[in-house]
Amino acid sequence: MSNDPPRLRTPSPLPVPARPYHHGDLRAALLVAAEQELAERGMEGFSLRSVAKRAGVSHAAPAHHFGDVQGLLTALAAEGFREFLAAQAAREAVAEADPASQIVAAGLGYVDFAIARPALFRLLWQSERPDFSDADLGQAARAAYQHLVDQVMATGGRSTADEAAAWAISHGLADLLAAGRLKSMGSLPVAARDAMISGIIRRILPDA
Amino acid sequence: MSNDPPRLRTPSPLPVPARPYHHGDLRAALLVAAEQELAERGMEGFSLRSVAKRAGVSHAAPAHHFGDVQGLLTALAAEGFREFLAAQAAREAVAEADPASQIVAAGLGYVDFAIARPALFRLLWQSERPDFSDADLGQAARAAYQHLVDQVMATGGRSTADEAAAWAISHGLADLLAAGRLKSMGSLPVAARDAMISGIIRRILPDA
DNA sequence: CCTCCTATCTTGACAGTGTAAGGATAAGGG
DNA sequence: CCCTTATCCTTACACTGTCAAGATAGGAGG
Repeated sequence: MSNDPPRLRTPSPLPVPARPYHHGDLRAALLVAAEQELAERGMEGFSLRSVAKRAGVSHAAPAHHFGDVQGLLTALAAEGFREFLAAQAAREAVAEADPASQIVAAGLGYVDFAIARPALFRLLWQSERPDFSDADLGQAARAAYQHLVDQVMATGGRSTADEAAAWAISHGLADLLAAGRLKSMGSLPVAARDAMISGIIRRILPDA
Repeated sequence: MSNDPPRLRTPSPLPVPARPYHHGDLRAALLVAAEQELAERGMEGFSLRSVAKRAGVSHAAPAHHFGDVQGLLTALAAEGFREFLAAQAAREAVAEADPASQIVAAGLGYVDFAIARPALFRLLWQSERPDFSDADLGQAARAAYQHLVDQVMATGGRSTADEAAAWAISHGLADLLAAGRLKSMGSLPVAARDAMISGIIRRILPDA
């Protein structure tokens, strides 16, 4: 039982241990594992020990890189906000250059992100677990907000209402779609859904 | 140590035990305690044992009434949806009778509820813990949705887009305000805030 | 009044969780 | 070559949800 059956010698000169003591890039691996965990078990079933197991390390290994579970989720949220902005930028890059089209594109990106990664979306907007007073997370979140404000300004919006309206319509659509509500709209082909979202967002823009 | 120091006899003929073995209306008390727990510690810090302690019973007492923690949260969500609808009805009762005013009133009630009871609002819309296949909860949730559809119909809306737009704008405003985002708007006096919300919702209604 | 049945609540146990403390292991610089 | 540092593991503890078994009341029927 203690010796393996004889096998052809593997090319590797040393019997490389299954898991080297040092992971190499555990921090990044834990962030990936954490988002998987979040996607599969949801925010409420999230377990730090399970994340560690996913990454192939002991349950206490994350502590050194993130402190506690809040630290891990804070780092994940910061990264999430950056990718959230990237999703908007991707839509803006292929849209018309006029301010209205740009803000519609941002809204489409907003929704794209929520549908593609609903668990991460919820971590950003509906969770109380990340530490939003953290410097890195705060900066990432502020950048996302500032992007919205800039766009509303560019469309000619001046009031608090214009800003709130643009934000709320994108956010409401994204949240409802991410949660699987709005079934009649969520089951549409992507092109039709995009067109519908664009039309709705345009209703809300400040009158030209 | 085993006998108390002599005290004046209390007026009560029998030394009434601090906690009678049977609570009397534990089910209702647990629902109240659960919402308090939710409001104070958030969905992520929610603890069934803590709820039981709040109600003054042992940690396993809730099991008989709700089965497990999911059962408790399911019942709380069902009750929440009914009060959510009641918040909308309260606004509708004091609004003009025309369909547009009614749908605006419903939106104001939507936001009222989210601001007054943000933890409960999140349980309804962003949690995965309640069992939405439960009969009672499903009926309550469907009633809330049906109310919206009826209102959109009454305003002349026919398309999926009209329905989605009306829902999303109320939901987006409510969610952002409940989460404490939209600070510039959340810090407004109530009357001004209501006026702003009304104006935003009216932008989205199907053109008359 | 007495008995029994049922609903209600408690106690005790177990596996799983997050976190802290201390030890093991590698990597690199002196 | 040694020693420092970063990284990861093991162990332990308090807390959580759930289950099983027992204790307690209330009420229905004799």
